[in-house]
Amino acid sequence: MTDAKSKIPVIVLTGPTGVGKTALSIKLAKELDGEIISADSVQVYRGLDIGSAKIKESEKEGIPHHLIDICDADEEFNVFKFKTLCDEAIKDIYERGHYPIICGGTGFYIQSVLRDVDFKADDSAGVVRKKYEDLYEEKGTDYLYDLLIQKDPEAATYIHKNNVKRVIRALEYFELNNAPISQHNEEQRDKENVYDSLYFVLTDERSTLYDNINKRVDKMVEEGLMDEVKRLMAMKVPRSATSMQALGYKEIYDAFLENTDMGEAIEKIKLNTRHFAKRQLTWFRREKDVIMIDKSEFDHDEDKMLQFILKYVKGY
RNA sequence: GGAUGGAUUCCCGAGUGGCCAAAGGGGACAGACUGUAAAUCUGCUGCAAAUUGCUUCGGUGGUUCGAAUCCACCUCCAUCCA
Repeated sequence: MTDAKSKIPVIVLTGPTGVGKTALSIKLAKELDGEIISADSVQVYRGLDIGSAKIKESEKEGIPHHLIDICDADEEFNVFKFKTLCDEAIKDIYERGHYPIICGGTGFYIQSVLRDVDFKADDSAGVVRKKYEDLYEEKGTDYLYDLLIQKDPEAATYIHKNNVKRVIRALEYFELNNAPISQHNEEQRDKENVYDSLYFVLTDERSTLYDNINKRVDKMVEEGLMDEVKRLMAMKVPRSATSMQALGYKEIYDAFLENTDMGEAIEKIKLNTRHFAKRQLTWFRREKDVIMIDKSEFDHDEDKMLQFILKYVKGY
């Protein structure tokens, strides 16, 4: 048992898209003299503002925000980069005497920090991955999966053969590190939390959540989502860029590209976003030691939720 | 008023006498996830129980050993003619 006092305290405030994490995070930061680190895989990109529901300068109310607008739309960002930058940010905030608050909906990113996942060798050039991607194009699913069975049979038992991206990653890992990813994952799994963290998940009734999502998408359209995508396209951000896989962007991008009905594209954004929220919920339900905050049980009163959170924080 | 086409499980949509609780898709729901994660992938979807039983394909009534599939009438919808 490690002494909790020796670890840096961190608060995580997350939940599915559109629950209202941002508003609550500001209140919390004010209360604790904290600073916010965004754990959002899309808000890291400059120029993706409306579609990512990025917090506006006026909404920050003076609270410093980190890891927002840190790369260009045609750059690649990933967990490994996030984990590195987030650790730095936490340390920096803490040393300056403030409370680090991680707020955002990318569960995978949060996990990488809390469990201190070691992502091993760097492959910035991406040549190995490219090689397997080409191989997939050429030979197909079965061929790639057979390759995995040969190199890392253990991984093949839990990676579905249709999940090409994960099959490729496992193959890539094997080639880069000369060891099976299954073994690496096992080693990482039970690592101890390096931070003294409190993990809060904001939720609401499913129907309310879905309702909010639909409304929010309509609002994004009103605020100029189409123009934002047009601007990105004019800047020659390729459709294949990681940033363009984001909800709201890919659908509009395609509609422009293929000249299809914009109304349909908007409906598709709503649907895909609802699906996404559902997946987030699945993820958070599975995470260990999370404290659920169901808004419907707090009369949707933010101050009540804030008090609830502060009760846990007092222990420090 | 007449002619024709149609009505299928939450939705769309196949099925034209037994192999049909009924293809396929969508949605809903559930799940996986350790360098693309707002990504990628999987499962499940009439009801109840041990390989079984029960209720279902607009309604009613028939034909048949047996019907979502055939016949009659009825209701509603679509298109066309008046």
